[in-house]
Amino acid sequence: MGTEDVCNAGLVLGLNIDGVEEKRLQSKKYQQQNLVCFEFDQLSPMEGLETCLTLSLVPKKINKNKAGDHVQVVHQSSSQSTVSSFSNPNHDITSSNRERDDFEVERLSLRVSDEEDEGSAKKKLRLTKEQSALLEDNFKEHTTLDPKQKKALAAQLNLRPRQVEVWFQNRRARTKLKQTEVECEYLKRCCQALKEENRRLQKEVHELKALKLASPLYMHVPAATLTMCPSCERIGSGSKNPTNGPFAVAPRSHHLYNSSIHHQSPAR
DNA sequence: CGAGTCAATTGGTTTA
DNA sequence: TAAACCAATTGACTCG
Repeated sequence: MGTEDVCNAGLVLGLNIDGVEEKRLQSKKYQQQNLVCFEFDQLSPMEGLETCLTLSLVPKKINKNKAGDHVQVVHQSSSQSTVSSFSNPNHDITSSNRERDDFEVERLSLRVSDEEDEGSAKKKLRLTKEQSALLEDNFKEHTTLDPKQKKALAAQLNLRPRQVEVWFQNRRARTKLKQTEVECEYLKRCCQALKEENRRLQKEVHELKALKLASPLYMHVPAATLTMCPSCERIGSGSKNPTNGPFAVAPRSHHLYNSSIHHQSPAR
């Protein structure tokens, strides 16, 4: 992949961010996503470009939820309270199959009084610090769980296997979201650097055209004898300089000159 | 009270 | 084909 390819890819992706994706990024959800701090140094430019090319921000679908089709039961234990919820088995066959074990267990201890039934708003479970910590520890070891691990962890946490499964799903989603934010931020920076580079090159082209018009002698000088001003190292040694990546910021002012006609002592 | 967080739900897709 | 997964979303809850 040459520098030009790199730049083209970066520019196209940059335009996507500025254009089509802009609307999505403006939505509430994506605005909040963009607040996450980005550690730029974690990615090398080339790694960043790899991610540039594989990053997808396009939503796959839009669906709607049906509301009010679940039952909530609050269990009080000695040290903590947990909220269990399950779908109406008549509502979603697939879901009920998935949760049948949970439901069977739940059903045995389910006692919903009339007051609870009609008056209870949906209570939200908050995992305790200990539960969260243990889940995090397990997540660090493996981001997915096999059924045995899930059951064991659920028993250890005094949660239902489904709750552990949901926690891992949400945790994976958060991880992915954060990764996307990082990549998005990196793309923005790439885009910014490319714009800057583009501006600089345009300016350089402008200067060269002006020089060509102003000095007819320029036309008779072999190209090979044209070189950079000694203070401007970029063109002369840019490709050899390992620090000059595709997004390196070039020296602010430099110009082409012919040593035979430039930098002559005013005394002569 | 609005914004953010997160457990939970839903429905579609993938996989064994 | 069931189970696991994922994306999108909901809604309870918290916080400034």
